[in-house]
Amino acid sequence: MKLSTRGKYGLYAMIFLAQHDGEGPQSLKAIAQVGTPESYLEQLLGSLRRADLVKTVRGVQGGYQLSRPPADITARDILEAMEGPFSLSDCVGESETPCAHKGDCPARSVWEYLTDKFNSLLDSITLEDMIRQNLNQIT
Amino acid sequence: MKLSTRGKYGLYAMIFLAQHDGEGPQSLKAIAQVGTPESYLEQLLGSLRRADLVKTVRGVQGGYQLSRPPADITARDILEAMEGPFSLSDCVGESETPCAHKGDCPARSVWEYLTDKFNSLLDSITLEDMIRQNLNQIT
DNA sequence: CGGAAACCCGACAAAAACGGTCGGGATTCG
DNA sequence: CGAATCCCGACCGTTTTTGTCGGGTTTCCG
Repeated sequence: MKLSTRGKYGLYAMIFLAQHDGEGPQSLKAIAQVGTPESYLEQLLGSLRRADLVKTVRGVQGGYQLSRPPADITARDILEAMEGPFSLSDCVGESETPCAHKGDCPARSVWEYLTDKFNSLLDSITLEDMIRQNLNQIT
Repeated sequence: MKLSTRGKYGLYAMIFLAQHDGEGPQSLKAIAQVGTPESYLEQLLGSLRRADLVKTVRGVQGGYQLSRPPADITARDILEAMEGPFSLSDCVGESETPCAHKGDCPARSVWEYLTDKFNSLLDSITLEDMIRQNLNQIT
């Protein structure tokens, strides 16, 4: 029960961009220094762009940069962009395909409860928190 | 970002067993009524048994039952038994295979923080809570 | 203008994980 | 003994993951 490398690499990339926020566009090559296959990373940055988390400058001296301040980007923004919406069971959330048991499904409320709590948790962490390393201060 | 059917089916099965706790062993066939392929469920119950969450009685009239009271079994017990330990990145937890960046990895503390919080969340829900449907009361 | 530095995009592919099925074995009860 | 039941490992098709690759587009700069 873990997330895929997409989430991991995506977060690395975003942290890198946050650390270099305001320094102009960062090239794919530069971002890949944090240890991601370059041609794979390119795809992932595409997802981040489509999720409107980064914007790009094409051409020479081009690259990627955050589309908003780090304080306005949450862990959930990033992870959902990379891995799709977080929901524990297909019984619940987006494309809700309910199970055999109808209303009387005790598991359902468990999924709802957990999904909800976990999303709040992810919402409560911003990119700025991450680069400031002050996660402990969050309650 | 969701868990697999193992987690889902496993939870169904455990809830079923909790609902019939004290009524003697429940056969595979009975448990499968909640909508799980029987031969698949058999495997899953094997995992639950090895995690010491259920015990079995073999032979005629045999079946599965909880090995402890529902109040002593948490969502984490069940989900970890079914899906392995929850950890967001392989940088962190059990078989820690650290990434390229050494100590200076800002992502690392994010994984640690999230993993920790989520585990606590899972720990806070017991099987008894689930069948009593009183998740809302948990704070 | 021409070329180099970049991003963009879709096709492809190997490998792993998922979701099951199956067959045969072991146990226990009556 | 034989039927009900759990136990276990092998197998297998599909989907997802994790990339790679080739070619296209945009932009800067001399």
